[in-house]
Amino acid sequence: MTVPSTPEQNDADHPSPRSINAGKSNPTIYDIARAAGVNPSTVSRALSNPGRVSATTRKLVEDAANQLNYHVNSFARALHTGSTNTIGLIVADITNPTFFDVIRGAETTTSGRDYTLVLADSSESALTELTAARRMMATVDGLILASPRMEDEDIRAMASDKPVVVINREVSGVSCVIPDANKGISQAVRSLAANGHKKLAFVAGPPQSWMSARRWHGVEAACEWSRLEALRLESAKPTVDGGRQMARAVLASGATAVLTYNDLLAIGLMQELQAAGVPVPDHLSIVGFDDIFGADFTSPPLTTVRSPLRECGALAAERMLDRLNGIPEVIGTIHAETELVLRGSSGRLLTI
Amino acid sequence: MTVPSTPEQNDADHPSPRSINAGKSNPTIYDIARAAGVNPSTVSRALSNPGRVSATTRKLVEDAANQLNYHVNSFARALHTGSTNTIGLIVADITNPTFFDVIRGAETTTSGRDYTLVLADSSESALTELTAARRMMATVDGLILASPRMEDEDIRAMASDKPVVVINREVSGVSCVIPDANKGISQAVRSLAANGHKKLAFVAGPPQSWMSARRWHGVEAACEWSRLEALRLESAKPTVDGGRQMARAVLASGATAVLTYNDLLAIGLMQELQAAGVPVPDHLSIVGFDDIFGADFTSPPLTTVRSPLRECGALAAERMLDRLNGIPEVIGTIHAETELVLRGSSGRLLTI
DNA sequence: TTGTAGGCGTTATCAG
DNA sequence: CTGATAACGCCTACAA
Repeated sequence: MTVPSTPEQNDADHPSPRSINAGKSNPTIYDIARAAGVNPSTVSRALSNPGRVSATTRKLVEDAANQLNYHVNSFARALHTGSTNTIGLIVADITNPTFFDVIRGAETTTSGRDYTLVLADSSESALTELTAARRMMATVDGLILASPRMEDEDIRAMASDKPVVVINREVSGVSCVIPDANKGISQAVRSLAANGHKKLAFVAGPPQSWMSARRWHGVEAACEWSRLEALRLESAKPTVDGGRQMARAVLASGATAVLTYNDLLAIGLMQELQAAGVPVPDHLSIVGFDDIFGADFTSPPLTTVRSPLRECGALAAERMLDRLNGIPEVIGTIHAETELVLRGSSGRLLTI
Repeated sequence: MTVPSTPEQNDADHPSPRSINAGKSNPTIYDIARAAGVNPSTVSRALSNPGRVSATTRKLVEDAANQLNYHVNSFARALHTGSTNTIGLIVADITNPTFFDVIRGAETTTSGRDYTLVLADSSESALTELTAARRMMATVDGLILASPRMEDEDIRAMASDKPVVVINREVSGVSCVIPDANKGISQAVRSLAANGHKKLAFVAGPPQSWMSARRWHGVEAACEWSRLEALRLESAKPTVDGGRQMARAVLASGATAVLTYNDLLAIGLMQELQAAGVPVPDHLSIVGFDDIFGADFTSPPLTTVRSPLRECGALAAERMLDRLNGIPEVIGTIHAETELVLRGSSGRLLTI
């Protein structure tokens, strides 16, 4: 009862009137002030603004703080300063492996700079997204939107309130980070052309997808350049299952090479084709997009255009943090480069 | 300089004195009070405690709030109430696909109950984890630890402060949610025995892993029951690469069936074996563990013991939220069942 | 049912 | 360099 042996013990010694900090509540700067024999405001300064206080009293305060196991109450701080060292990340679909890497990238750089990451998922719904975004805006210093589904207007509205960075979509007037599909697509198409292919099918993603449209344009351009015939096939869903369902259409199209909107489609397509006895890549070359986790688990492993998702997450977070730390905002789009990852699912066409 | 054309411009127009809410700061209950012609405290009640206020004034207040686009300042609220509607999730390695599902599960149930999820990663380091945990404890209502690396003591210490739920590990005195390997393992071993296998190799995970030890015990027990010989092989790393490196040892062991600590090992092992010309499952059956994303991308698709990671995340979050909402804590372990997912990588042994 | 007043823990301003 | 003191926005006895 007398000698405190562990720091966990509450030092309910002198049951002085008023703010008996004995309870379970955390120590405050007042407690430290009393312990160190200085004024609370001095404690605040010593702790958050060292340099504006004498070395001796600072030491005094710091010791007292450690001894009492003090931690700032960030709410109280936030109440006054308005900033929380927290940034929000909303992804369109937490179920989609594409976003895992984005999350990783963002988490790594935020935590590396001592910020906290708050995560939410919009389930591909503009409304859910808007709700989540609004809720977050209240508690967060800035917001990163990965493949947002809401209107440009809404995004700009949020951006006028707090820093916003958008990944995977271009919204004018807002900082954006997007993978630039062109380089990777050119490489893919050139590789295919070099292997004797003449006709390429692009399996598109969701009609509303900004990215899908963009990738198709890239394919068209690259094919024209390489003198390949390009045709576009519409998929029902950008999933493995959706890919399976495309097998017939792909076969019917007469194309000898396929580039898909994403890896999931490519994997499903390959599975179905192989089940039907079509050798890959001997009779049909398949190239995916993104290089998601598991893209190399297939046999043959999937050739794909790597989208630097992780880097995008990291870049977005960096832009965000830079801006929060006073570096003036750079409005506009950063392009992260894509590149072809040549694996086994594409190659020379064998004459049948 | 005169006409703002983009929303990014700061509207520092009339530097009017005092709380003219025209600035950029958010409306407060005072603003609403003024607009509705009532007292701020009434606004507070109307908004957070409807029922203790007349229906008419409540309507009045709500309308004013909507019109001003009011949102509570959760810091101010937290400062007073101590709770933030936020829960923290720390995963051992955000790079490991195993945790994706945990994150999903947790995110889904938290956001479904209007809580916010804060995410951090410990990079498999006890120290990093402790730091992250401490930082979070300050701002969060409760903490979920997925495969924590810190000492039991530390975990219990945090648990004595705020609600803590642990996933994938058992810590006495703390709520835990872990997949119960036994059922799935029994199913796997029985299936293997039924297919004529006599000798099973278990490829273990990291030596310190609580889970790896547990799984090995399950394997031993099940093999004894099914009269299979069980032997244990140590892997260097629980990754695809680590799996590749195990191919020789597996072959040398004389086992005809392999159960691995996780899917990554199984996939690597299978790749290497196939590259060496060993037919799977005809000469060797391979069974993984977890059923991570991509486990069915391989050919043959991987037979595996499914670990309900997503469910674990969800369960942990539910326990957490229940407890935060007054339902008394249930200390102890919840076991989520595992089950065998029979796919193509295991089967009858073909006589050579 | 509604208004008044004080406090939650920090930071920031202003004197000393 | 340090001490008082007023916000920050909300909640909650207590009083009307």
